[in-house]
Amino acid sequence: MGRQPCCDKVGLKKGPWTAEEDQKLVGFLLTHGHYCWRVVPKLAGLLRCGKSCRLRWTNYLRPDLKRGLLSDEEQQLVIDLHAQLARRWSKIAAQLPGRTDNEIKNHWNTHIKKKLRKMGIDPVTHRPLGQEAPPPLQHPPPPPTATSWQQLDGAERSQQAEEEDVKAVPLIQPHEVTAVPPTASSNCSVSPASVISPSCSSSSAASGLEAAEWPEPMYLLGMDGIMDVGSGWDAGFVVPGGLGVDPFDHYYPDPAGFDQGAWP
DNA sequence: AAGGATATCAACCGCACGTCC
DNA sequence: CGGACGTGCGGTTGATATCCT
Repeated sequence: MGRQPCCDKVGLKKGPWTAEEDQKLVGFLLTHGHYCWRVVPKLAGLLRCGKSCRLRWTNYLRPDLKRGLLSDEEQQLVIDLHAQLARRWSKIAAQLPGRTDNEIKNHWNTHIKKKLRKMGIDPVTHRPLGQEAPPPLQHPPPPPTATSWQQLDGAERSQQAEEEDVKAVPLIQPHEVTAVPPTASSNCSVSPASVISPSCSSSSAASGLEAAEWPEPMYLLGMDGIMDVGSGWDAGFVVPGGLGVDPFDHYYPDPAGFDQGAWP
């Protein structure tokens, strides 16, 4: 019935994003934020659907993303959380600042799953392979075998001390997992004041943005034309509209530099 | 060195959910 | 209350990179 597609698919580009597209999207979002993803590509001059833009931003362009492989600690946390939450990747990602659900999902499917199997652990049930699986998440699953990950190829687990650290971390209970940092807004997309706040991501992961860095593409894209990074993040964030903001704590669209009439 | 197999991950798809009117 | 709409989520695909023979 008639659910309108998220976008008019005719004439829209698909597939890998080009540097130019990234630049357009980042430039637009940094200047204006996203009030409504549907109109972002139009206003940004992109032949993409809003969904595609959102995904690109969330999974790749967001300033607070960490890049690179998950650390041992992160992997252990993913395993623990997966034991509790199953494939609720967004919830899992919410516990790993700077990581996206997509990234974690991919990492799980390509790395962790394999390693657990190798160890004789069922990646779905977190029990030894061959054992009957309990009904999925009807009851809280048994505490994940914190040791299991460390037993995994010993070479990969760096230090015993590290292992102890991991064990020392209390497991997050499901009711705790749902707790979202106060800055996060599950429906932030309609709130201009929360535009682009990293907490406004699907992962809500980056409420603590202490180690935030621009992802590689930012550097590669020559963002000079979009922003003046100046003396660094501490100096604030300057966008063409003359708006100085802390990119990770506060970002507000610049009404002055924006064609208000363009919004619906 | 070349070709095939496998691994990785960015991106897409479609459904679910929440909100608004 | 129900439908329309926007967004989030999880599963899947496909292009590219890397490894192996």
